[in-house]
Parts: sequence; C-alpha cells; structure tokens
Amino acid sequence: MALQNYNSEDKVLLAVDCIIFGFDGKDLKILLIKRDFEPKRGSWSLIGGFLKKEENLDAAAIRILHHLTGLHNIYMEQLYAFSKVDRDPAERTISVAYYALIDIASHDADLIQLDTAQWFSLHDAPDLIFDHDDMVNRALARLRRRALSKPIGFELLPTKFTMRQLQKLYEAILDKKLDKRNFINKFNSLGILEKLDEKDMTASRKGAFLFQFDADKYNAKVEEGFSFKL
Amino acid sequence: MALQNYNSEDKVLLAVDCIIFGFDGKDLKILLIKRDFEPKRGSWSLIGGFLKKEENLDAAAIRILHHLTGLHNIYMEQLYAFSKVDRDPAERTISVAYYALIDIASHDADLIQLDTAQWFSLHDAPDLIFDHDDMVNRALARLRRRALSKPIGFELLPTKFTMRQLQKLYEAILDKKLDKRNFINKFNSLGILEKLDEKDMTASRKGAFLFQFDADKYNAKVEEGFSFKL
DNA sequence: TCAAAAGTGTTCACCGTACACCCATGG
DNA sequence: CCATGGGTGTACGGTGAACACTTTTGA
Repeated sequence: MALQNYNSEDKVLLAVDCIIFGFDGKDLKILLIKRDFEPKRGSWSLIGGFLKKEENLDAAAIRILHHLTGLHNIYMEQLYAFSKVDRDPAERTISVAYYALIDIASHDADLIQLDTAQWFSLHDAPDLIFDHDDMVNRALARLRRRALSKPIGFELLPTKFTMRQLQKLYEAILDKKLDKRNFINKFNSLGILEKLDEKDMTASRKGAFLFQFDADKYNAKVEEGFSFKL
Repeated sequence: MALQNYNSEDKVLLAVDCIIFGFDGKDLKILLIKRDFEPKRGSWSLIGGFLKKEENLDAAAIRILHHLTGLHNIYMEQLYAFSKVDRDPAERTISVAYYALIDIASHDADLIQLDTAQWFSLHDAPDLIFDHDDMVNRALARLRRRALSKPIGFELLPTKFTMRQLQKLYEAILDKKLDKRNFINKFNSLGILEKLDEKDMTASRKGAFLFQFDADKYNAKVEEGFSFKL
C-alpha cells in the first residue's frame, strides 16, 4: 500500500489560483493580470501563487488575495483541484482554485495601483493561460448554484444598495431577466433586508430607497431552520 | 509575485483519500481499513495513496479504488482539498478527498479478500485518523445535496431494485422517513425508471416488481431541459 | 408636461405533503 | 385464514410565474 513509505513518493508544487468576481452594476466581472514573467509572458491569467510549508490552503488564498488587492475579510471558497499532468508546461503543478467575491466600487482605488490587473466582463474576457478558463467556468457554475441557496450576492454589492441593483446583480449572475415584482416580493418575504430611510438619487429623479443586508436577522432565521432559496 | 521563480517554492506530498459509500439495504455504510503501518498503526482510516508524477488526481483516485476493490467504472467525484499544516504528523501532506459510490452486494466477494477492510454503518463507525472524520462529514453533506439534484443513488443499488429498496436508500442518505406513495409517485413522474416483468420474492410473499434506472431516458430528458429534483 | 425609473397586487397552475385502505401470497 | 409487505389516489395549501398601471420629480 502506497502509504507505507512516505519517502519514496513524488512531491509536487501546489499552486493556488483565485477567480475574483466583481460587479459594476451591470456586468459580472473577473479580475485578471497580464503576466510579466515566463512561462506565457504577456498572456492573461488568474492571480495565483504557491502554497508555503507553514500555511494551509485557505491561508494561502487569503495571502494571495490580500497581496493583490490590499483587502481583508473577502468572501472566499475553495473550488476544485486541477491536476492535469501537463497543465503547466514548466513543471508539474497542481492548482487548487478559490473563488472570491468583492465589491468593485469600494476598492477600485486599491486595485488601480496594479497596472497589470484589470477587470473584464465575463463576455469579453480574453483567453487565459493553462486551464484557467476551466477554472473560471467551474467558478461561475458554483457561483450560480450558491447564489440561489445562500445570500452571498451581497458580497458583490456596496453595503447599501437599491432593490434594482440587487436585481441587476442576480440577473448578471444567473444570466437571465427576472421579474421586478416577483423578485422584490421574494426578497422582502425572506425578511433579511433592512430598508433604510435614505434614497439613492443617482439613477432616477424619483430616487430609490436603499437597503442593507441584515446578517443578524439572517442568522436568527437560519437558527430557526430557515433556509435561503431565491 | 510568487510565480516568478518556481525553484524557490516548497513542494509537498499530495495524497488522495477516498470516502467509499455503500448501502446494504438498510444503512448507509463506509469502507474503512485498519492501518498496518505507521503512523497510527492499528487505527481506522479511509483508504488512500499518493499522487504520482505521471497521473492526474482523478486517475490516482481510480487507481487507489481499483487497487482496493478490484472494481472499474465506479462513480466518483472530487470532494475537497484538506490542508491543515499538521494534519499528518509524519510529514506535510495535503490530501484531496474523493467520494465514491459502490454497490456492496455485487462486490462483496472482491472485498472480502482484504481482511483489513471493513464496512461500517455511519452510526457506529470508529473514530478515524487525522482529519478523516471531517472528510466523511463533508462527503456525506455532498452526497445528500447530490442525491436531491442528480440520480446518483442508483450507483449504490444493484441494477435491478424494488421501489422499496430505492426508498430505503433515500431514507438512509437523507436520514429521514419518506412517504411511500409520494416517493413512488415522484419517481414515476420523472419517467427515468423502467418497470420490469420480474419480481423480487425475497422480502415478501406477494413479491415486489423490479425496476431499473434507464440512463437513455434520463439523458434524453436532460437534453430537453429536464432537471432531476427529488 | 413629459420622460424615466420606482413602486405596488392579483390570479392561476403546479407541486409538495398529508393521509388509509385493499391486495396477493406463503405458511 | 392470517400475517406480512406491496401497491394505489385524492384533497389542500403554498409557492413560483405571469402580468400593467400609477407615482414622483427634475429638466
């Protein structure tokens, strides 16, 4: 049995690649970098790095994301381990992909510093190196499923948002039009949003009320056996 | 950026551990082995092995499963990468867990050869080494979700089975009683089972009709936009 | 006064769920 | 003839989906 002798086993490089999703009010976007090193210098890729001996995978993903964006407390989830033998031509490397959700608007400034990083709408993103396109597709599929069963969408929005913004976000994630009344009724009936007195006046003359996600209400409901379903 | 120099990066051992589920007609079971080597000789653990340079993770999982069970074409899915720094006291090892579904009855003989392997009901399984209990719990959660959205349950049954067996299986997976009529009506309305002329006479005097899963019907329905929901 | 987005309810079809009795057979 | 598991249908409530008009206000 293989386990009997650790010493004779092959060791590999373990990479962590991050699919970073953002939302600009209209399109779902991903953050990519143009590689300024070999292999594949000049190609677009996900951001990534290698696992270090003294950290676990979550920590590596947090480190890599923080390094690029300067942000802490980012919503993040392990996605899948990609292991095709020749996926990285330079050396045998297994990559564990993570996907992350961040609010573009509130962090744009931090990211601008990095001239090699750029947001792309999913529709017109360039081809990526290695198997990174597979990673993006799998992340997207996961995001869609999650968005229907967990209130993770709020990670992509400012803390205060209008119902219209929330709807647009779900339309972008699910890639289909939703009915305004049904959407709002559904969310209101969940009882996890707090309606504020403020209005957002930027998008219309009438102004739209702002809401915010109430994590306490949500957690309380979950305790009672409530489960989020869009 | 870390990627700039592959050579300076830490390499790690990459293990593959398999959570093998079976069903004996009553309980959901997992297959465990008693370790006859260090570390933790004599403890129970999942079966596992190490990734080799010339194979990807799926291939490694298939190889390891085949080695233990002698079976090919096992339903299998990558679950999660476990990476706590000290999870294996002997050496820094990351483990990618896979879960597999097999039909106990038709393969019992193959497994009997291995006196160190044994089926345990989930309720009275022993504590496992390292983080293997976490792996089992995560696999179980995944299995429950999958069973509601994909017809994977059939992997755990003989090709021919009675409605009662199918119901017992779902009751075991979901760990709750289901209503006989509703369950059968639901499955029949899906139109993915073929009712055979044969009866199973082992469990009752009257005998129960046998069914089998019809993958062609299922695939045809999926093409039409049908999605399996229990 | 008008253009542009915000806000608001009802109806209907379908699905999930609860529920109880007769049937066939071997011993 | 009876004990055991097999097989069957209906009624109700709740949820998802379709659908159109009025309100506000700045230009």
